[in-house]
Amino acid sequence: MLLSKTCIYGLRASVLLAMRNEDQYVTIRELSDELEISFYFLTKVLQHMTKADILESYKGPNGGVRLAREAHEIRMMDVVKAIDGELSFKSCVMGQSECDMMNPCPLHSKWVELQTKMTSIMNGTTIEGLAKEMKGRSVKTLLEN
Amino acid sequence: MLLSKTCIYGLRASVLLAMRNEDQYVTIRELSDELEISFYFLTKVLQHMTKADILESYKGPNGGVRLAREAHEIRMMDVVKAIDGELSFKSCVMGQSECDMMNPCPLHSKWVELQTKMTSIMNGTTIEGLAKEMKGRSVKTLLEN
DNA sequence: TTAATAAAAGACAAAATAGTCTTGATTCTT
DNA sequence: AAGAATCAAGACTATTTTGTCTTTTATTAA
Ligand code: SF4
Ligand code: SF4
Repeated sequence: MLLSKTCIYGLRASVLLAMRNEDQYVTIRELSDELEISFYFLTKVLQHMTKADILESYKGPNGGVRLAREAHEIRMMDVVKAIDGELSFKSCVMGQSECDMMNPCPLHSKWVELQTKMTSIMNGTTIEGLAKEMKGRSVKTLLEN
Repeated sequence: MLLSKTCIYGLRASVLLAMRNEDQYVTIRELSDELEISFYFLTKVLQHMTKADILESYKGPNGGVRLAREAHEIRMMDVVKAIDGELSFKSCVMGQSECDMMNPCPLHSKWVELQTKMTSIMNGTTIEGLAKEMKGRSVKTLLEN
């Protein structure tokens, strides 16, 4: 599995926010209901995204969360980095941490290809892009389960 | 992380066995010492591989494990399937289980590309291939850590 | 100013993964 | 036959990830 569940939840929530295309705050309860994710857990996930300036939050009545930037300015990569961390893409696809790059393992070049492909997908895909493709579908369809 | 640690340990052990290029059994203790993996844990991992007919084991003095087939007949994929299970490659790269394929999510086609690439790497790489490239290096280099 | 609303923060619980150890079953050597 | 070597199997522990709940803080509205 490439992305953690945390990460997938974050993506789905941001796509849902983008689909609404409103400036108003949406409560996390509303998001968790629609996505059928645990409210408590989603709250945690979105806190990361708020800290990473992908979302803005507001407390109190009529409060909630909303995208901090235009949906077309938020790349999938931004969400992934905000949640799984900067490192998750600098390190080996296999999850290894320290390797002697002067003497890489026999799989290195192939893994790098994979990594490159994945990176380019995530950089080339914006939340807006995902949201557009989702129009007319249930949001559950985005990385459901 | 794409592969579990279990899986990586299994790969490393089988490459080490292939590098020895002997017909004799090698004790798990020897393998775990050289790979610097917990002996107990490696034992578990290799048990899976023995059940999957990738390794043969023999008890008692001069016993141990050895490759059940020629190293060039064992694909990386065989090891991965034996340990992480058949399903780990039929399912979504994202780790999702059930999706409506008539109505896939916006990322599906791109994930499939990734999956295809990964599958072809694993099918196209044999234990012998890895072992040859490792000659003259420390086996620790294969997916070290 | 008080009560209600909603996120933030932190404590707690459950599940999945990784790792350790003990006992039992074979096989060899003497 | 006895004892040592070695894998098999299962119980047990530790860590990480995922999920739940409670308390605190900020904000609005009456
Ligand atoms: S050398 Fe191998 S283990 Fe190290 S980063 Fe490259 S692919 Fe990963
Ligand atoms: S539709 Fe999306 S979630 Fe489902 S298998 Fe394809 S990529 Fe994975």
